[in-house]
Amino acid sequence: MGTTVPNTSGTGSTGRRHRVREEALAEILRTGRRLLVEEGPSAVTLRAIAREMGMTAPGLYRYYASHRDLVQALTSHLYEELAAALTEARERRPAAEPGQRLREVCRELRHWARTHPREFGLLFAKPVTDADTAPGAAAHDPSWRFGGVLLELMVQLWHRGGIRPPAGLDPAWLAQLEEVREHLTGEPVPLEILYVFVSCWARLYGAVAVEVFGHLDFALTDAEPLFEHTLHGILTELGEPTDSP
Amino acid sequence: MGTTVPNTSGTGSTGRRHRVREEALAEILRTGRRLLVEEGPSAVTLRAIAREMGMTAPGLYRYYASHRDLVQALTSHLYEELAAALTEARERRPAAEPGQRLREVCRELRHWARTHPREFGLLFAKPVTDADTAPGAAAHDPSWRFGGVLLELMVQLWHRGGIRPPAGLDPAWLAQLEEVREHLTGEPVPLEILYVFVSCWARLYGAVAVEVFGHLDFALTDAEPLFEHTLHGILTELGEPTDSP
DNA sequence: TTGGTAAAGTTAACGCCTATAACTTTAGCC
DNA sequence: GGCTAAAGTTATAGGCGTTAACTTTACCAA
Repeated sequence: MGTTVPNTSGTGSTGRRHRVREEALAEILRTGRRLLVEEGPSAVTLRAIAREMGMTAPGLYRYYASHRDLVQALTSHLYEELAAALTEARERRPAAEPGQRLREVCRELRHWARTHPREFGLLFAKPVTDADTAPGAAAHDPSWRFGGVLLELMVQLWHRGGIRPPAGLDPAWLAQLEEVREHLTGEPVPLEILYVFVSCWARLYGAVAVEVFGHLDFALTDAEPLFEHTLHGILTELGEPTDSP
Repeated sequence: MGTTVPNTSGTGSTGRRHRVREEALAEILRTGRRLLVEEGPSAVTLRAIAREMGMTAPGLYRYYASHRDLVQALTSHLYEELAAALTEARERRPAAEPGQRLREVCRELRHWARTHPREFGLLFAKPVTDADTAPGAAAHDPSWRFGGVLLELMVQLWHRGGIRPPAGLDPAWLAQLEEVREHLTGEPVPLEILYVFVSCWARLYGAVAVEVFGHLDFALTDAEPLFEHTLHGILTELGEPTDSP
């Protein structure tokens, strides 16, 4: 390989070099996001980003190998931000019981989606993911930092014994879940919990996506009642007592 | 205006002219769809369609005013196709009770989505719909030909008295629903039915979208158990007795 | 039958985009 | 202070939507 390896550690001037590069990377993502938010996903182009940064498009290839890679980096960043928001919501009332905390986390998901519709669209409206999400290649995936927040709380609910998963689960499904069990959390989650987790996630996703993607614009100007109704259903499915929908 | 108005009716040679034009319009959509299915949404370009048809891109402007219009026409066409598939599923067993027919329709929705993932993505993964879906501008919209199929069956279920909508509905939501009530079906649907309709649609959408968009690839290779579980939950919410999930 | 006319389709061009190649400048390191 | 690699440049190729100006085609009416 090359004779000189970049001095990534240390405080020398290479450290500065490294820092400048990191700052450039951050500015690219910052600019890309601003374009996404202000003008939509189709405005996130290499040329536009470079233009905003006062440079030319080919220069960006020093930082990302392709436009696709850049958008993917932006996507990962947004997943982490969402995960942080959910975590923050979970920690809002640390003493509360898991059901209450889960409720807060779900509400935060909706809130984040509503206040960041373009970002939510980028993350969750992916038309047929063309590749590379093979079963088992989970948790490392940044897209599961946020899913873990939900799962953890469900595990806690399970510890309290509240969850009564339905009997007679499909054996084929259980076999599939087993395969990814330990990828998601440290401790051995019972398969039934993963079952309700996936089910509840689909339900939560449906309620939020349907609202944010505008599928209900024909009927509703405020989808909060729908969401609370859904949330009530989810918590009921988790064996959690809730107030009226 | 012009002195000669195209002879749209009649069997004269203008009728032939008209027929040729219709055929061209159909071929454009056919070609666009083939590109969508085989190479994804980004491949549906004016130039590619024209190329496949043995002509040049500007010629297409004789048929559609813009690329956006063309894609929108394709979208409408797909909505109608989906509506036809759901209707066909509904009529599969005309004598069955509404609950069974609704189940068939839901399964057909999933089946269509799985066998036409690119089309489903085009219809339902729309990132923030940039405009023009104002509340009340419903039923004429082709996107509600298929929703009507679901709603009609729910109305029938209501006639049988099976649906027990939750009490204490949010008044704000009821007021919103009232506004679109008669747009959707001929008869006066009680608002509570619209309530459960929207709720069930969100749930159904979540289950199907989560599967087709690949959000479950990390965990599942076969999402059918999840779907049947969801379907069970939906029918239960509609007060319909079902077999085990 | 023949001319007028409007539709259908063409080429040429503009400005946007991703991406590559070849070049210049800059800045760290020995 | 010179070597070297990174950062950023211009130039270029090819694809895209879209418009303008042109040619061809086919209908219809005098």
